[in-house]
Amino acid sequence: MNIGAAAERSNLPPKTIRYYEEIKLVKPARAQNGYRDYCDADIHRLRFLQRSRSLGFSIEECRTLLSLYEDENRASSDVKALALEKITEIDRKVEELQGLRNTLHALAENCHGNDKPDCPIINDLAGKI
Amino acid sequence: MNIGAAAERSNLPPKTIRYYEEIKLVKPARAQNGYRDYCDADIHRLRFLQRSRSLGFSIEECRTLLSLYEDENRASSDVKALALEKITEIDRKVEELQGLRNTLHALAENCHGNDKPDCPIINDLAGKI
DNA sequence: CTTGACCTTCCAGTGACTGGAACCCTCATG
DNA sequence: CATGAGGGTTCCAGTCACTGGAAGGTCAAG
Repeated sequence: MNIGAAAERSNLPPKTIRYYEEIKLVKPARAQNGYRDYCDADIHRLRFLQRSRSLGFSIEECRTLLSLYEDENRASSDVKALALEKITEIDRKVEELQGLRNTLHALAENCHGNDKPDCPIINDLAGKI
Repeated sequence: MNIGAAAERSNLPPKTIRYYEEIKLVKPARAQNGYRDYCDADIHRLRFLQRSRSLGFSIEECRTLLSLYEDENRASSDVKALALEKITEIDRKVEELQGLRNTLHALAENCHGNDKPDCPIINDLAGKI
């Protein structure tokens, strides 16, 4: 299967698939004309990568997950630990974003939003409190 | 004032300050020995940048905010619009992260987390439903 | 005069792609 | 048989916002 078909089946752009090969996440065979030739297992790996990336795992985490995916002797606790770690990380990000949001919201609330230059948002950014 | 002092006063690392000069966000004078020489207005700009960056504005947004900051004829509505846009953007990010979080949480809930290989998280990533 | 802290420039790397140029392969059509 | 479309290939550069490090210049203190 050529890269175009693999892209369609994995829901990843060809460029990304080549990149994943460059960083050794997939190792497709080559046809005689030099084209990459993806087998079913390759497609499974690509789909796995697409899903885990879209769930917010970094490339290195995906590499770990992929090795667990292909390890018949894996312990599900290892996978669960990664997932829980990621959840904690997401929670931290959400909290930080909500802090920013609240600050911005409070500033915007106090801003008249008219054609005059006086602006509490600018004042805050400038450190004038 | 040398870059070290400017860094201390603006709460930005010297490397970052040099980078901000490279992308033309600040234009400090130069002393005879070639050292950068920051005046009070430069420090204000740097502090402004530090604060707006830490509130989640991109460099280009900071550039806009900075030009508003220094525009005596600005309309506060322009600043408010930027802030509200950023709030919407943050809300979108938070929602997306919470979606991921919930998905991961649901998967982790169903995972025994023991030494057996059977794992709903891996199954989901592999597309086995 | 030397030491050490500070400053300078320039180059390279980060993460995860993405765009583009220049070129090759294959197949259908005129 | 030439040609054009629509694949594929490699390699280089760019993104964003820094950050690290090397090689060297400057300055104040001891």
